[in-house]
Amino acid sequence: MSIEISDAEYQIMLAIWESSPVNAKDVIARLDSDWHPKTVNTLLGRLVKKEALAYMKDGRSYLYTPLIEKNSYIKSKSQHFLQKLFNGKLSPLVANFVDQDLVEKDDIEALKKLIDDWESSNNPDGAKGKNSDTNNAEANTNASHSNNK
Amino acid sequence: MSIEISDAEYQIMLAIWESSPVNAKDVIARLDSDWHPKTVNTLLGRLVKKEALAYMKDGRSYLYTPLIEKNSYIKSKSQHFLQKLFNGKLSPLVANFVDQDLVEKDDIEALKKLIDDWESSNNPDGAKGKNSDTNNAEANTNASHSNNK
DNA sequence: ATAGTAGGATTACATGTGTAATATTAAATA
DNA sequence: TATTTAATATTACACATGTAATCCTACTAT
Repeated sequence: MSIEISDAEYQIMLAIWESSPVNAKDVIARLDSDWHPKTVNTLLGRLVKKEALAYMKDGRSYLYTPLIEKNSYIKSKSQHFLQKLFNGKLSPLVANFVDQDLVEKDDIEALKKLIDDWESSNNPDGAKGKNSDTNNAEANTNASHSNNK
Repeated sequence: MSIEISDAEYQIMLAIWESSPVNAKDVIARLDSDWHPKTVNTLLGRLVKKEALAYMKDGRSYLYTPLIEKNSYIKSKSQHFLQKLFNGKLSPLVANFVDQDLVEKDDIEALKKLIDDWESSNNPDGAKGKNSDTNNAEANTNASHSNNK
């Protein structure tokens, strides 16, 4: 259904999402220069053909504009990924990361906030459950953790 | 550098991870039958060539055994995915799912528990318990028929 | 005006992937 | 034993992908 964007193409899209419209030269400049210009050119062409990018003439070159939003793309990808590897369930994925020590203090804080938000919107009647205090309890502890990867 | 397993191949791996060693016939049986046997055959061959599977003769046919663990594979995939789409940060991904209403009550409960666990092991001040490891990812496990012998 | 050049268009080419069909062979059966 | 057949091995084939090289043409500098 949705447009399929390969890994290499995705890098190009990222450069274009940064700001657009943008011409090939600038896209190349944004890409940390391990990209051969000809390769970028090919990829731009493919993205246009796939209708992931629109392009319009600008003097001797073209200006490219994304036809798909970064957010929608990421959302759809995330969903597919979670479906494929975790049967659509979020918590096993998170468990996985915790297990690998890939979670940092600020992730935890952000997660708490997300949980809180979720509970407020899915449980508007006030019954907030045990999370309400957890939220404040750890308010701002300075991180002193050591995460090595 | 890890072995690359395609989407179709992954489905085969799932069937084999269910229990092994297993012969082609049983793998086919486990796959919800939209798979042509010949296709499965090809994929098994490719997986053997990639050294994702070992095989040993068993009478007229072969028995296949995974050479890579489901958990390791999932972990490595998850990491790549998160790196590519979310710069390695977990919370934006979760935010994404919350945003899409793809999070359910039990996810929230699981998340809370994970947070607790993380805090116990990374922030011993608040000493709750102190188990170091979280549980593993338990993903796609949808058994259908089982022909065991 | 001519030649060099910046840029896009076209072509290339070796894998990888999905999806099988065909060929071969060893085992089961008549 | 001769034949059918279940299983594997080999071959096929179009499209995707990474990675460019070459071709063509309008523009620029002499």
